[in-house]
Amino acid sequence: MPTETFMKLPEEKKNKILQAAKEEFTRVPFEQTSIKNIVEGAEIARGSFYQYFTSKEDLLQYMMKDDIDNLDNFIREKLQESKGDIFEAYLAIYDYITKKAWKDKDLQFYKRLIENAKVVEDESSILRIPKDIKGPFHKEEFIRLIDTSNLQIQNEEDLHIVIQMLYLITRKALVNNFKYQSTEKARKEYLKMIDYLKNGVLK
Amino acid sequence: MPTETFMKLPEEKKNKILQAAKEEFTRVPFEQTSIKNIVEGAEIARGSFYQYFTSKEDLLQYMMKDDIDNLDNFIREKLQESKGDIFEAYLAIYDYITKKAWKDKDLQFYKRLIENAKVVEDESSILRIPKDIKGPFHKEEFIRLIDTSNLQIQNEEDLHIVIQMLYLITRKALVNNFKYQSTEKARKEYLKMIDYLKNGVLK
DNA sequence: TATTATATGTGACACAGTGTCATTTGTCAA
DNA sequence: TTGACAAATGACACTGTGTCACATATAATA
Repeated sequence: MPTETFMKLPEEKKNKILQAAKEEFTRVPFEQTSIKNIVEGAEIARGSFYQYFTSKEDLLQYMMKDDIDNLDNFIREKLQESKGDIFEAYLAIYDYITKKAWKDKDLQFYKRLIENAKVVEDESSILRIPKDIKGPFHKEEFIRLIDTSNLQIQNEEDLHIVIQMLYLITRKALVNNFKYQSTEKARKEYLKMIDYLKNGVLK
Repeated sequence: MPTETFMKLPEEKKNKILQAAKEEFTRVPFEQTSIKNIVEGAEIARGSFYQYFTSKEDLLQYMMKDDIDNLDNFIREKLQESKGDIFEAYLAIYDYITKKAWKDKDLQFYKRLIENAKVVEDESSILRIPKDIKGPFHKEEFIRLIDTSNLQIQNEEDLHIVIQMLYLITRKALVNNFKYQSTEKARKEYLKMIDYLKNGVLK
């Protein structure tokens, strides 16, 4: 999280920094971004950056915060609407993200965000995704909202495995969505993947 | 691939370079490794490195080549043995890799390799995994060996989706295998994931 | 053997980026 | 108007990069 100092900055200056950061995070994958480019773009002194943020990671996480919060609320709603249907909720999330990325004209930026959310979350990961946003549904709060009555799930352990699988295919589908020209193709494939997971590949 | 010059080097010198490289690639995730450390470890001049390899990526890919080739042969065998059962073959691959990593006492090194094999393979990926090793089974040769008669697969497209899903969960299971203390836990989870994919999560 | 190509090895060099810190500049209350 | 605290700054010491002119082998030729 940014420092108090950053928060107290005039809106205009904050925006200039955030804008420069967005440009840099859009330009190349996270590992290749540089603080140098951000401070030059924002026209602030190098030292100032460190007065506001502890690192690139810190800044990016802050920039993602609103989206994460909105997504959390969205998930909560959807799970209630669908009476705990996890597949339906995941599809809604997928649509929510793709639609939002499109609307905001920040396609490339969102593409990078999805890429940055590494599958390998461990201590060595460059971009340390905070626990509560590593994947939707890994939150205790949401897990309790899921209806498992018509699923082949015996215990909490099983549920986590299913969530993990859903997370993997959703992330993959999102990556493909940004990769393919056609939005339709990625969505069609995603639906197929969900179908396989629900009903199985075997005849 | 390395240059002719590197290939002609005395075995001893080559090994020293490869050994130093292995240490560096074991130490930290790929993005954080440095050529500096490798040349210092191998006691060669900085310029020499560039006489042998074009980049870190080049070197790492060369180091992986044997393993990839062995794996290819192993897959071919397994697919024939199992008469085209893709699930059985994938499980065999999983066991092959985990066993090999354990035997070679290169656990940490293999852990890094699996991490490096990004799910996001595109032009912006730092470690450009060559097409033929991006995931087992994506090769045409293998796809033809798969028996789809008792699978709910209508066309080539569907098969690719199933392969993609199997690849995702296998990679995840491998990551977990290196992450958890217990090898058993990761394998158990993997079996469960395969089971869900085969028979579905719905009751 | 001496001479000349050719291949290989080398480290200094110019760059790009990092995080820090002593110093300067700005702000506001007494 | 002074003093005290907050904020901004950029030079500094590092670490790392890829290149290139030059040094040193190795082999081929006269």
